[in-house]
Parts: sequence; C-alpha cells; structure tokens
Amino acid sequence: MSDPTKPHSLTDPIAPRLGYLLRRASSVMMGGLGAALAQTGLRPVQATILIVLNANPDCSQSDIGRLLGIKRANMVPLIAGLIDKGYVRKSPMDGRSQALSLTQSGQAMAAMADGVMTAHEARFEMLLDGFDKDGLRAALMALAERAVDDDG
Amino acid sequence: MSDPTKPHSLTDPIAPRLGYLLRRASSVMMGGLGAALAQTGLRPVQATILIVLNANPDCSQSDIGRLLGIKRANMVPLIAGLIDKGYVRKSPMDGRSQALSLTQSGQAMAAMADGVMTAHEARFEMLLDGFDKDGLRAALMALAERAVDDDG
DNA sequence: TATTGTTATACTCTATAACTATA
DNA sequence: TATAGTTATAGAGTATAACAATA
Repeated sequence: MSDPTKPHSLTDPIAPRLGYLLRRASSVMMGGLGAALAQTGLRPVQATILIVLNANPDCSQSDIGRLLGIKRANMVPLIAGLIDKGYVRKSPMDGRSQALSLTQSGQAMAAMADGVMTAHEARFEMLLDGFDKDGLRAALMALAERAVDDDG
Repeated sequence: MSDPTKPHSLTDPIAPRLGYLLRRASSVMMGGLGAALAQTGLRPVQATILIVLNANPDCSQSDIGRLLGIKRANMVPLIAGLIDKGYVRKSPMDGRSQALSLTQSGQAMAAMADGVMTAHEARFEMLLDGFDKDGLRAALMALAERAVDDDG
C-alpha cells in the first residue's frame, strides 16, 4: 500500500487458494525438518535416502531415484556425498548395477535420521490437534497420486 | 531390490508420513500449475505477483515480497522480468520507494493468469471429490500459519 | 533396445552480505 | 537507525542431453 503507516496490510487475493496453502504448508514443513535435521549434518533428501536404504538393503540408486522421484543424474552427487560421509557403500551387482548398503555408521545415522523425522512428524501432528489428520492424509495421497514420473 | 524381475518394488518407509505427503502433493500441484501457465509465458511466481499487484495498486515490491515470503533481493529480477515483458511499470513514490502498477497488457495478463490459476484450482478440487475440502484448507492454514517471516 | 551409472550443463529458487540512498 | 532498492554471489533442487558399459 502507499500508506506508510500500514506497510504490511496488502489485500491477499491468493491466500484462500488450496494450491497456495499447500505450497506454503509444505515450505514451512520442509523448513522445520531441515532445521531439525541440522544436528545430523544431513539434508532432508539425504536423510530420506538413508531411511529408504535401511528398509531396502542392496537396492540400486536408480531404484531409490524412482521411489523418491529423483532423476538418475541427480542421484549421483547425492549418493557420492553419503559415501564421502562414510554412511553408504557400493558393491557390484551385475556389471552395470551396484547394490547400495549402509555402513555401520550409516545404520546409526539412519536410525538417528529416522528418530528426528519421526519426532518432527509428531510435532507436526500436534499442530493439527482438532483436525482430521487421517482425512488430511487421505486427501494429500489422493492429490499426490496423480503424479506421473517417467525418468525417476 | 536385487531381483531384476521386480525393479520397482521397494518398500517405502516414508510414504505414510504427513510431511512427505505434503511435499509430494505440493510438488505435483506446482508442476500442474506450471504446465497450465506455460501458455501465458509466466511462471507461477510471476503470475502470482501480477494477481497481487492487480488487487493492490501502487504497492511496493517490498510489500509484495513480504506478502509472498520472497526476499527483497530476489524481488529485483522478478519485477525486472515483468517490466521487460511490459506488464509492470514503476513510478517514484517517496524517493526510496517506487509504486508498482500494471500496464494495460499487464492487466490483461493478470486477468489471464487469474483465470488459469482459478481453473487449475477447480481442476485440483475435483481431484478432492469426496474429501473435506474446507477441513483440508483449515488444516493447511493451521500448518502454514506457524511460519515466521523476517526479511520478506 | 532398454537400463545403469555418469558427466556436463543450465535454470529456478532461495539465501546472505554489502552497498547506496532515503525516511 | 530502519527501510527500499540494488548488486553480487552461493547453495540447493531440478531439468536435459549425451556418453559408455551392460542386459
């Protein structure tokens, strides 16, 4: 506004839109998760990869990419970073694929990351006290399942 | 997995988490919005700025930044891009602030962008048929309102 | 032919620091 | 001192194209 006494009072024509609310809520959530994970030295994607790897021993990085919607090309530096930290190792599978597994410290970090993410999830659900959390979950799944991933 | 006959069948330990669902739903939504806006040559942020500007004549780019959670420094190229396209113009306000306004073609584009975003919103709500849309909206607002913006 | 892993590259978004000019 | 606008820069995230080796 041009009134210098009320510089923050814009009319907000997009606040009620579902898409905008969704984007903002996701952004806030990711910010909080990133802060919660700061103690581990991991970013949300890396923590997620460790957790997925812990649940799926000896899968390939392409498998993880497909599951998480990350392109093959972008998996390379992510996995390399986790190997650099000593959390993940590769072992040849069939000549073109390599099985990924967690090292001992990688298993510890996966457990730590899982704990942090679970705690964050719980803190997040507390903010939803009084709301239909299962309904929210179902609605978000309905929305997300319209996604089409090709490369992975 | 190591079984080559079922390369896509990873156990997914994060799918049920609210944070993950939120991020995925937001990502799918933004992807769809970006595709819907492609015909206008605008990205979601630019379209949003035009709509905000249409509802708030003569506000400053700092005002818009605060409303949308965009830092001052990042507003510069966004506004410059909209001026380059001939949709926005600046007029001096008080020597350090500049009032932004829509040009004639900017008003047309704002209307177009609003139409596309409203249609996208409607298509989006169709996917939620059978769900409590108002409940979803309220829950997302409750989540997003825990945000703290400083710079803007 | 299709897939795995890789390199190189580019664009968007976001973030900080520092500067000028003005209130 | 605080704010508006700007510049430069850096880090993430995401995208494509192309390649070698393998299935």
